[in-house]
Order: sequence, then structure tokens, then C-alpha cells
Amino acid sequence: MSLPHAILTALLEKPSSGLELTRRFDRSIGFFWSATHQQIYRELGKLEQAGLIHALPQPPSRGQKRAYEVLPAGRAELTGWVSRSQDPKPIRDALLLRLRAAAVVGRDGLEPELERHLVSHRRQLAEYTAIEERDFAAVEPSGEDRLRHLVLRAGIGLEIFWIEWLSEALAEFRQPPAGDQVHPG
Amino acid sequence: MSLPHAILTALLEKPSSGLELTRRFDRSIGFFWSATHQQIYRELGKLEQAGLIHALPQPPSRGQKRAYEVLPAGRAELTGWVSRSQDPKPIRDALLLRLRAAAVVGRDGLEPELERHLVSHRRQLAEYTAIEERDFAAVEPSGEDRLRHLVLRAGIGLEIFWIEWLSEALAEFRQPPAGDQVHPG
DNA sequence: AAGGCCATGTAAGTAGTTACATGATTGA
DNA sequence: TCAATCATGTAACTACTTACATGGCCTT
Repeated sequence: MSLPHAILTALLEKPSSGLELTRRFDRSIGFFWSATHQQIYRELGKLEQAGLIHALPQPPSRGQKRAYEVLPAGRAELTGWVSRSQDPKPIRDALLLRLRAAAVVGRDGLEPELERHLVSHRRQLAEYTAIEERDFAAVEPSGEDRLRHLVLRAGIGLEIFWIEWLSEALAEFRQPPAGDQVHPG
Repeated sequence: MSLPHAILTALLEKPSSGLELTRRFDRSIGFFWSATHQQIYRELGKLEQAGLIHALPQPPSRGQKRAYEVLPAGRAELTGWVSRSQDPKPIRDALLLRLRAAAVVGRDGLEPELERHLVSHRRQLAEYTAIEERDFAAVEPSGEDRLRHLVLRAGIGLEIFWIEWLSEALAEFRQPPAGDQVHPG
């Protein structure tokens, strides 16, 4: 139940249409909770029906832009959600699962995948640090900016973690396995 | 499409019934790809229909244990999946989203949540390190064990990352926000 | 008037979650 | 024989993904 709250947050930051939200999800909120435009339009409809947001007056025909803003009930819902008790979800990572499978059926073809992931994480890290330099250079940031910076630093820290772990994994892959190889001599 | 492959991996490690799989997911494979018993039974049915696994001869009535083992086609499918090209999924983390929302609607009530998550990650780290000491103490591990250890170290690294980040976040929370507080004098 | 993009949607399918049902076995 | 637990499932729902449809606007 996080998508509606991600949308409420985005709309509070700035009232937007569905497509504008989609764009912002692609480069900001979506770093931590991604969504496609189909999900967003559907969810906007539900939120409007639930009385948490409403469309700003506009020609309501197809192909026309409809901007939404958050109603007091929507802000209240979001405020409650922020402090609601939610257990952390366990890790769900297909690559780790694939390594585990590789321990059983063999590691053939996995190395290029690790390399691809390494490249991808390096690119993501570069994007985050660019945002950090652009948006969080203030000497005395506001409380809100300090929170947003904290969130970004989580993203940065995770990318750094994966880069280090993938490097270690690649080193392990490139070095011949010890236990199951023919020994020389 | 990872659950069937998680199950194939588990069954190759050791042929099992649905409930045994559920238990193993709770304490091993599930650390990286969790699943409930309902998912597992449904998926076992699909895998059997697809000819990737088959049930060992057993009374096929309700309430009786049915153990499965992987067929050659299942092993082939898993082997292919291991090297298949898959982009890494973006982060999906409700807590980060909540911090971001807190930057808009206020951070009231979030601190206890951060503390709860910190406790939870410390417990998970303790569980992982216990497994590491128990299962990966060998001086000359086999290639398979080195892979499995690599996976476990990813889990350990992630827990350490979250513990550090949450500690930083709590420090930020306990120190009065700079920008939006009444100044003394 | 044709093609491309902007903008909003529908439909169908897959994956995961939550709640409940039911038979078999075991120990009090 | 009753309750608890083991073991396997069904049903309904929610969330997410993928593919496609449609109308409006702008440029050529």
C-alpha cells in the first residue's frame, strides 16, 4: 500500500497531471518506489473516488490534461501513514538467487551478468551524486532538505554497497575455483 | 519469474515436500526470495504440469506428504535462467518513501519506527553472522560453498548498511532541525 | 491531411497476499 | 476421543506488468 502514498507525497510537493507525475517518478520519487503511467492513472482515479485528491477544473475529456491536488483528507491519510508501524520487508533480489542457483547448476554465463549489473550500479551512483551536488550543497539546509538528503544518501550508500560487492564477486569468478578444479602437478 | 527458479534450486539442493520447502524458505533461500506456503504449493503444481519436476511415488491424497524432485528439463530451465540477461530492479523501499513524505507532512511519530527497524536489522545481522560462523568456517571451501558464502555476505553487507544508515537517521532526528525551529534569544 | 508526440486511458495477464478449509497423525 | 499439529490445498483480493487503444495538438 505504498503507491497511493508515493503519489500523495508527489502531489503535495507540486500539483500535477498524470503524465507529469509519471515523469517525476522516472527521475525522483521513483528511485525508491517506481511506477508506470498505467499504475499512476489507475491510482489517481481511486484516490479521487476516495476523496483524498481532486482534479483542478479542466475540460474532462480524453486527451486533455487533468491536474490533481491533495485534499485535507489526503494529507491526513499521508500523515498517518508516515508513523504507521510497518515491518521491514526481507530482501528480494533475483541476482542473489541466481548466484545461489549457480552453486547448484554451475556458474556458466553468470560473469557477463555481474559485469552488466556493475555498470548499471555505477551509472545509478553517478546520477545520485550529480543530484546531490546540484540539490544539496546548502551550508545550512532546512529540516525538509536534510530529510530528503538522508533519503538520497541511502540510495548512494546502497549503490556503493552493490558496486563493492559485485567487484568482490567478479574477483571470485575470475580466480579459478579452489575445490572443484583439476590441480596441476 | 523468480519463484519457480527459487523452488527448483531448493529442490535440487534436496528433494522436499511443500511444507519442507516452506520451512527452508523461512530460514535460508527465503532470506533473498521469500514465499508463503500458498505460493509454494501453487507453484509446485505448475512446475509439475510443465514437466520440470515430479512427485515421488506417494499416496496422493490430501493431508499426505508429497515430495518432489527436479527432472532434467527443470535443471535445464534453471541453468538457462542463471545466465539469462536481467536488468537490476530499482530500489523499492517503503521506509525511504516515508522519510520523503515526512519531509512534506512532518516527521511526527517516525522516530519509533526507525528504532524498530534498527532493532530488526540488528537481529537479522546476528542471524546471518551465526550462519556464517556455523556453515562457512572451512579453510578451503569448495567452489559451491564460496558462491553461497558470497550470497550470505551480500545479506550481511546490506544489514550493516541499514544499521549504519538508520543510526545516522536517528541522530538526525534527535538533533533539533536547524531550519524550521524557533531560535532561542 | 499525415505523422509525430502529448495525454489519458482499457484489457489481460502475472505475482503476491490474506483468509479460510480439510484431511491425517499424534499425544494427552 | 479430543485437541493440537502436520500437511495440502482453495478462494478472493491487491499490486504490478505488458500490450494496446484513443483523442487532441502541432508541425510540415
